[in-house]
This record gives sequence, structure tokens and C-alpha cells, in this order.
Amino acid sequence: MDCNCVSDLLLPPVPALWTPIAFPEWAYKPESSPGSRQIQLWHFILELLQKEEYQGVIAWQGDYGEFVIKDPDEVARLWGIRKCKPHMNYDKLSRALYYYNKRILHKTKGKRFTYKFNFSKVVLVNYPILDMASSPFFLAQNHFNGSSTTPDCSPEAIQSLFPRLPDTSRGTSLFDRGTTAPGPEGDKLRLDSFPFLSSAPCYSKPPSLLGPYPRSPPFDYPWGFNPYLPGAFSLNNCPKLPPGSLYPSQFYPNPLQSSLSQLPHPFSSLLPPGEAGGGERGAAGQTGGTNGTAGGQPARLCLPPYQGLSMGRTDIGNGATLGERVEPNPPSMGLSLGLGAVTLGAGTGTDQQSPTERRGGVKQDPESDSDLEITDLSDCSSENENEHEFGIGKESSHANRSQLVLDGKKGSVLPPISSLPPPVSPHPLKSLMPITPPPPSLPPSLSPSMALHERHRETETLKLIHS
DNA sequence: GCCGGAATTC
DNA sequence: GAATTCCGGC
Repeated sequence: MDCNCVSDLLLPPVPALWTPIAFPEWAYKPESSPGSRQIQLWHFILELLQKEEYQGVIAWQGDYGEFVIKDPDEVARLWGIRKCKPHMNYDKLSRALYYYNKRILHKTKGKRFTYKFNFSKVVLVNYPILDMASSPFFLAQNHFNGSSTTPDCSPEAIQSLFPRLPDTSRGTSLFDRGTTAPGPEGDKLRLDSFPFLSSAPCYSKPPSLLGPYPRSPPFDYPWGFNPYLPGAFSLNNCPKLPPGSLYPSQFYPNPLQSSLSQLPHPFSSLLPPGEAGGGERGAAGQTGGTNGTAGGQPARLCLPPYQGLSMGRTDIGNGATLGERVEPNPPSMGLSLGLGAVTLGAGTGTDQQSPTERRGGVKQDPESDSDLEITDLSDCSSENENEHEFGIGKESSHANRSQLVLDGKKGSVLPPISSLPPPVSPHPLKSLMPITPPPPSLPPSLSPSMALHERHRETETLKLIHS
């Protein structure tokens, strides 16, 4: 939409500590509406929900994922501003919300102006490729919430599906987006838009009372990032991104991290001895180099954080990570973004299964609503979300070696690894294992074995230096 | 206030 | 496809 009607309504100043995460491709209008990737209502709702300044207008309240529109007219007005629909009203807005019924969110019956997000639906609908049956995400989740049937979403799982991206130094408000829809390469979503997800799995308290992420001032973008500004999603526009990874590594699901650490050689050996705890390397500043991999920095495999592993939020390596590379194509990664890089070595590129094949018929939510359609999933799987956008080849060409980076956000509420349910067959890691050799075009740096080789070589070099 | 059909727009 | 708009019914 070419709407500038809100550009002059700009609200608050650029946020400083925002923690953007990538809006998956599906978060915006699909290819059917090329060039018109408008924010969707539920995104808008989420954003309002996580802005303290709108607490009086709309806020989390009550049950898990539930929110109440305290000021329907105001919400409608804001939405109208956002969409340049001056005649928007709550009646219309609610009509739109109604269409989300049982999918993204639904009306809470009996509660006035109250709706509730269905994040499991969001994930299921948009990431059908996730093998709920064998995914560590959901095994863990089920373990967490005691449910063996509902593949609900743990914060980490959710977070892993909404990879965090770095920002640009720009940022504006919720309303300054009309004219500049995000590019396909980096739609962003803020994890803290899901307070109930980012805090603890399945909390029952009002989300507003929880949340590991300290509430930031309104519009507080960590790197001045504004997901809706042009180029905000471009990997070429990450000047302020903490070097090392386009995505703060805490983005990746814990279960995977633990899984990786438990993997037999060579995977386990990919874990840099000194990096398991996550501290971070310094930031050889690199400014907005293509896809953030500048200066021949090592490519990194960002793995999910896990409790017990110290992980700093700023733990971001230099250069693009493999993890980020795979981010744009979540479904193809099986279940993991973090480990995606491992899979990556096995066959990214064109030799992926078709969305349909990968999907394999996913209607796994036991409580699936009759109208929960696992459709139109191809949008989030391939096409525009591949190499050409993230330039894996380019990235890797700068990389000297692969590394696994264990880090992430602190305070993850996850059970100890030992308490996680044992892998079932097929082994959760199966999907992480390379199935086929890396394609010839795959840079050696992305191959685990090559990484080892490189690592060894580096070690030898260091020995020589020291001697 | 809520639900939901239908036509329409983008 | 995702609203937006209109409208009628409860």
C-alpha cells in the first residue's frame, strides 16, 4: 500500500532497545499480493500489546495469550491510521478479527472485547513442516506442559520460528509503515510481542506480569531497528547488528542446542570448547556489509540457548551465521533453525523437497479446529526465501570455518536437559542430519567435516605461531 | 456487543 | 488472501 497518511503522525522517537525478531515470510501478504506486504491485523495487535503506552488501549489479560481491547475505538482508530482507513471502526476491525477465528486468534466467548491468540495454530499453519511428532520442540513442550497431545509452542520453539534479525539504525513507530513494507528478506517480529511465550511456557498468569525481556520504553528498538522501514529486512542493512550473526543466537531453540551438544561426533565436536557458555566475541565492527558477513569472519552456527548454558544476549558473532541463513526458509529446515546449518550442509539450495513433500500432511493439532487449514504453506518455504536473498554462498565465501555458537537469552525457562523426554523414533536429530552430501556449490566452510578440518588447520597454525 | 453473510477492494 | 465495508440478526 502506498500510504503516507501516517508518516506525519510519527509517534515516539526511535526505540533504543527493541528486540526485533524476523517476521516470517508468511507474516505478510503472500505472493498473491506482490509488493503489498502490509502488516496484518494480528501483527498490529501484537505490537500494540507490547507497547506499554497502549496498555490502556489493549493489553494482555487473563488467560494464556489472551488480551482485551480496552478501548475498541482507539484500537480501531490506530488500525485505521496504520492502514490508512480513516473510517475504520471497531465493528470493522472486529469483523477482521473474526476472520482469524480459531486460527491466529479467536474471540473469547463471554468476555467483552477479549480475544486470544492461538500460537500453536500459528505455528502449525505456517510451519507445517515441523514434525510435531518427533520434534524436540514439541517433545519438550509436551513435557513442559504435561500435554501429550497438544503441540503447543514453547517460547523457544516459537522464538526459533521467528528468527531475530538485526536491525538497521532506523526506526519509527507502529504507524510509520504504510509506505514501506518490509522486504521479503527480513520481515521482523518481536518476540516480546509474545510475552507469554517469551517468558515461560504456558504460564497462566497475565502475560503482562511476565516476561524475561525487560520492558523497554515504547518503540525501543535495540539497534534502532524498524522492521517496517524499507530495507529494514535487508541483510545489507544491518550496520548496527552486533557482529557475528544476523540473529542473536538466543533465537534458536534450546532443545536443539542440547541435542547438538549431545550429538556424537562430529556434531558435538563442533562446539567450540570455550563457546559453549556463550560469551561473546568482540565486535569487530562491520558495517552493513552484505549479509553481515564481513571481514572474513567465521561463519557461525548459532544454536539455541539452553538453561544452564550461560548465554548473553549480546552474544553475537561476527558475520552472518549459518543459522540466519536458514532462517528464511523455516519449513525446509525440518524443525530447527539453529541446526539448520547442519542440515544446510546436507543440501540446501535447490535440492529440497517440495513444500508438499516436506509437509507430508500436517494436521497434527489434536484440537484442530475444523477450519484450521494447513494450506498455502509453500509461501513460507521456498521460492523467495532462499539463497539469493541470504547469499549463503557469499557468506560462506567469507567464512573461514564453521562454528557453533551456543548462546542465547538468559533466563530461559526450560527444564534441564536431563529432564527432557527421550528421543523417540525417528530420532529428533534425524532431521538435523545431513541426508545427502552437500551440493558441489556448497562452500566447504559450511560442511561440518570441513569445519573440523579447518579447525584443525587453525589449531595447527596457532601452534606454529606459538612455537 | 457479537456474529456472520456477502460484496468489494487491494 | 486479507481485509474492508455494509448490513441484518440475535
